[in-house]
Amino acid sequence: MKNNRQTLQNAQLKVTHARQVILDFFIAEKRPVAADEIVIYLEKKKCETDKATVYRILETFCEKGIINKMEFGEGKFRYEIAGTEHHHLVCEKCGRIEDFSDCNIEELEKEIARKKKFLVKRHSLEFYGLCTQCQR
Amino acid sequence: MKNNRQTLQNAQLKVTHARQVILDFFIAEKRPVAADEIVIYLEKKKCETDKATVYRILETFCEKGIINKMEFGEGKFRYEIAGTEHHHLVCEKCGRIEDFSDCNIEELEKEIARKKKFLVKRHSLEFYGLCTQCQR
DNA sequence: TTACTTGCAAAGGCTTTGCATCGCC
DNA sequence: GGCGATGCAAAGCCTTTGCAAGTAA
Repeated sequence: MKNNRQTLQNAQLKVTHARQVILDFFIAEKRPVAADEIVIYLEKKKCETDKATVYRILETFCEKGIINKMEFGEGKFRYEIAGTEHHHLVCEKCGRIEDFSDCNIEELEKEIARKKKFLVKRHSLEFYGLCTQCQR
Repeated sequence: MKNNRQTLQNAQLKVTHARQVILDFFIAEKRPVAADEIVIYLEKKKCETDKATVYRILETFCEKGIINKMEFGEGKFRYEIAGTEHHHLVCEKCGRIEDFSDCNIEELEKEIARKKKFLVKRHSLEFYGLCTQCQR
């Protein structure tokens, strides 16, 4: 929690209860969470917060690079703590999302810069299929 | 247009005016289009169609594998004619979407199967950055 | 104090659904 | 004729916005 305070201060953000609890949640979960999950978590933690505020905090955290915004074809966004860049394996049956590192597509990015003169800033790579459980 | 009729019939779909015009549009555009673009196009073509119908046609086309559904962080879906699998370069400034083939990540998929025992069925790979125009 | 943050209510954008009617095969 | 497709209206989600009140620094 002390650590969270520091993180927020470093980002030049005022330390509020909601922000601290949400940051806690992201650090604990280490997975892409949706806005409604956060609202529910806040309720559990007796830190009820309006969803408008949650969305505003999410936006702020994104701007400060504390979290990343992403989507998995669900028609809504998910957010994950930044820092450990990786990709995701999305199970099409149960919705479980696993992490996967080492994508190693720098080569591809160079090729794109060369062939298309497109300046790549970031990429998004998701694999869809069946997780171990759901293959049975 | 004759060709479209055949495509629809092969998919066991009734040949309606809206379906033909929408299929035309996908074939002509060869790019990911959003639902509202389709509604506007249909108006232009004097084939005004309710958006509910457009969404239902899009869903049907997806189920039949005629088009693919995808997203680019816009908070809405886009759809593209199936067949020529490729990835996209999304300009963060002007929103332009270019194609890019040859992603060559079969190796990565094998690695995922081995390491994670996850059965990869498809993947989604998008690059975000600046297109040639917007780099100036 | 003062600028930033929040709550509440409302609206906005995209997408889906129910139901009666229409039209392709 | 029958089943599937469409139009219309409404609702459902997710997300954003305006404004007044609250609060961290």
